[in-house]
Amino acid sequence: MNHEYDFHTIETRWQAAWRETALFQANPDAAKRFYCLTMFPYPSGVLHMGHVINYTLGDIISRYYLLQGFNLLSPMGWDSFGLPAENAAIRTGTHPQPFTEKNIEKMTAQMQRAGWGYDWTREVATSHEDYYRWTQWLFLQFYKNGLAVKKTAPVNWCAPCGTVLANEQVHDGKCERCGTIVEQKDMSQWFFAMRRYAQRLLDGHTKLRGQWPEAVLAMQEDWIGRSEGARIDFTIAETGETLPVFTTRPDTLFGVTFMSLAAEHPLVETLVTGTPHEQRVMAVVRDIRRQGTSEKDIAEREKVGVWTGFHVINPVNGDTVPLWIANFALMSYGTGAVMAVPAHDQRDFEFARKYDIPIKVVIEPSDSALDPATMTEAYVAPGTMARSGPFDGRENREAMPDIIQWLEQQKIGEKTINYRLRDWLISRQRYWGAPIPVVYCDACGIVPVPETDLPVRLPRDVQFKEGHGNPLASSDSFVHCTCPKCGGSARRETDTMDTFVDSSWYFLRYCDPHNANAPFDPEVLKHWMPVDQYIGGIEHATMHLIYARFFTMVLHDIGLLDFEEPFKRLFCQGMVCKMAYFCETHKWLHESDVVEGRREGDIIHDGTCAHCGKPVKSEMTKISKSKYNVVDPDKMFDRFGADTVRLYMVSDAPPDKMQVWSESGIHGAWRLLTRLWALVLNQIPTLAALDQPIPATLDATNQALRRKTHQCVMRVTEAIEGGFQFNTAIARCNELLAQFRADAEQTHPTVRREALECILRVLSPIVPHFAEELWARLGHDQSIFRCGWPQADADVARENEVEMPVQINGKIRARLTFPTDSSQQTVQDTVFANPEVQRWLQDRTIRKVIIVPNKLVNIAVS
RNA sequence: GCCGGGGUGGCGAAAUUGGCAUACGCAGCAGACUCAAAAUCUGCCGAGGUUAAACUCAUAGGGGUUCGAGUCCCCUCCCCGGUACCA
Repeated sequence: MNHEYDFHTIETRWQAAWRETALFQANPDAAKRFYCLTMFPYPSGVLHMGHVINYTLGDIISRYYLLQGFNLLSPMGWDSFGLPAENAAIRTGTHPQPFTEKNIEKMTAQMQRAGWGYDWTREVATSHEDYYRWTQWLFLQFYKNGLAVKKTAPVNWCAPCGTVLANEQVHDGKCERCGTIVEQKDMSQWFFAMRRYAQRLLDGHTKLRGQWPEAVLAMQEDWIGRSEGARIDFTIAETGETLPVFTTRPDTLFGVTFMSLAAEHPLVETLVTGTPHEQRVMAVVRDIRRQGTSEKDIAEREKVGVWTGFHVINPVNGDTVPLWIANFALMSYGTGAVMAVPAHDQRDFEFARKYDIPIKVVIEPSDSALDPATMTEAYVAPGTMARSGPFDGRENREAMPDIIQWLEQQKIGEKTINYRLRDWLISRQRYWGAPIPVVYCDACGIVPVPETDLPVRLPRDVQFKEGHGNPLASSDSFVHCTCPKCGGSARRETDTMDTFVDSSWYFLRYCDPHNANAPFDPEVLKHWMPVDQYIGGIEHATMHLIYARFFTMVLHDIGLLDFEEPFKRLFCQGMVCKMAYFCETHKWLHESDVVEGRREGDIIHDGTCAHCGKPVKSEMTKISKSKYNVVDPDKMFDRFGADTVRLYMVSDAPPDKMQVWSESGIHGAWRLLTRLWALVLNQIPTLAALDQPIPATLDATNQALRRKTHQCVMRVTEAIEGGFQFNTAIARCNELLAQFRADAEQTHPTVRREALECILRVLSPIVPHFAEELWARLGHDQSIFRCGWPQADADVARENEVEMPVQINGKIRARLTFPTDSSQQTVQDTVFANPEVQRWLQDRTIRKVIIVPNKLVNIAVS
């Protein structure tokens, strides 16, 4: 038998064995189930380190619950619609379909190689007809229930991507995919009415709190952006039209001195057209609408506006104040009109100062009076209401509910809750996505495709060419169709759905992947859903994770699901980082282009650029091609094997933190495996036979090793159950190994076997091939994953002696050993009899003696 | 600015949630084996102090609660992530 740690042979052998014995095939009949889900990838064709950490964590959890006797569902699939395949098609003139299939094949092989166990019989790909027909079917259910609506709205347009984007896909005013600044365009597009679910999405957090990372919940809360306030109806003085505003500060209503309107507000054009103000106003409006929306633009932008020539009447006091257009008023929030109270709002204050608009103080601080002429900033703190009619003298925050009630009585406003969350824009002007299943008929208008006609297939007779827009629009066979309602000629919708629609229900399809009559059987879902553990990147906090929750709620409401939250527990892994080097002239440098530096481990200090000799800056940052600090998982599998890579991924730091990739780090993981390998093989001839029981009486050394073994099992179990603390689990194994090395020769062959087997069993989820191989060599003929998780015996694990430090005034002055659970009296007597302790107590008065059982003694003296 | 998470040796990090700070690993140092190197094994490894010990100091900084604080409370500083004309 080979004594080398030949990971290539070992890993291939066990991967084949798991496949043949269908280790990861889910069994829908068993009672105790565990659904472990990792975020399915876009099939780019290559695994990156982000996948490796994500799927390794998923696999460790999967195998752990498998060992704990759960009936496991661990599926994998492909988020296979999307831009990269289409862009590649444009570049090479080929169809995205074969390109995608080839990538799926490549990545499947890489995944097998990593040893991740999946039930491949449940594999799904969102670009397959038997998947996207159900994406389309679900769209129709949304449509039927009034939740898929077509409307004209200002949308985010990304020119290089040639498509519109959802609000969630615009980060800092830029396209999430390509980084280009997006433009605002008015277009008629399909939306899912997510805004209606804003409160539900927020309420659901109660169930998730403690089970999801706080950061994700906080990001979603910010994104949903609930704010409480009032709608108040102003009137346009010249026309009598009603102009509602939303405000969170109805207590400042008596301080309104002007009104700000968004440049996109529909009233703007209707009011000013044909008036002497038209040209002047529209010039400013056009100007404002051209302004960017990135963080930098906004920060540097000055407050600008223009008077419309009109006025509004404040309903509470009849004041007539000017109606302005201001660049800080947003059409997409509230009503697009803002009542301006310069005395108590910083933006309004700056605007009023700039355009010389009066300032009226209605909230007075308790210590001093405010003078509008000398104020340098808005007063936003609490205070006493003034010049506010019936509310004079009231504390503003305390009066708020009464003010709103009063507005309601006067019928000029009402309590309102406003949300920042917008409806989800799902139309994409791209080919490689699920076609939106509707047709446009001149006679009947928008007509949904009948469910029996699904799928609406992507046509193959299309050309992929740069700058030709959506290839679907140029496919005659696709566009021309007959109206399902009247049979007349009609036009098919050529927009496809955002790929986030595909990924909003894939976890449901996994439960019933071959269903040809429905997206899934609700009865089957009752067994598997909701997902017990979801693992993925935090970058999806306000995208995928909010969409999937929304989808699940809608499907619940239309009677397809009996739960509202899809993911019980969520874990977000940290980024995998590595040092990257930057030269001012030559930008990001490959490590080999950094010269003359001082090398410390993997890090080069004070290096210079090989091209120009300038000093190089270093930065610990996410692994990426553009920064030349990539690590190729395949190369690592070649050099060290999958088990070493897996072990390294979790051995150094808690996995929700940033993971630093370093050569010396992976070397450490490699060392643990090779040393353990050699140790076990050397021990095999000295171990007891498999069925030999541990003797009833053992000497102290044997008891100590058994104690350590059982403590190891207990603490590893706690570390995993306590939340992905694999780094401490591995530390416990190292401790047991150290003791084993020290005492092995004096221990009983059965005790020795128990110790080594326990280490292999608790490590097996992390290094599965390695553990299987040694398990087999230890004489077992059944897979280690079919033998269950080791059970720790609390009696064996129990320490029979404890060393207790004795503190005098909190400082340790002695250490005494006691039998575990000694009585307080015994401890106290022994401590006071101790000469070392007595020395410290001489000439002092004892004020208090604290004895914490099995922990420590503290004597307070004066 | 606001929200969330952090700050512990040269480095990655532990600390049973108020009870022995620095487990485990990496790097380093010394020794063993070797002709030599690698690998492996053994030991040391927070700072000051001392021949050695005693002892003192130390969990970003300052204050507080407590017999006892890395952990709880208040203030300040710094780092990371998210977000932002949101009325």
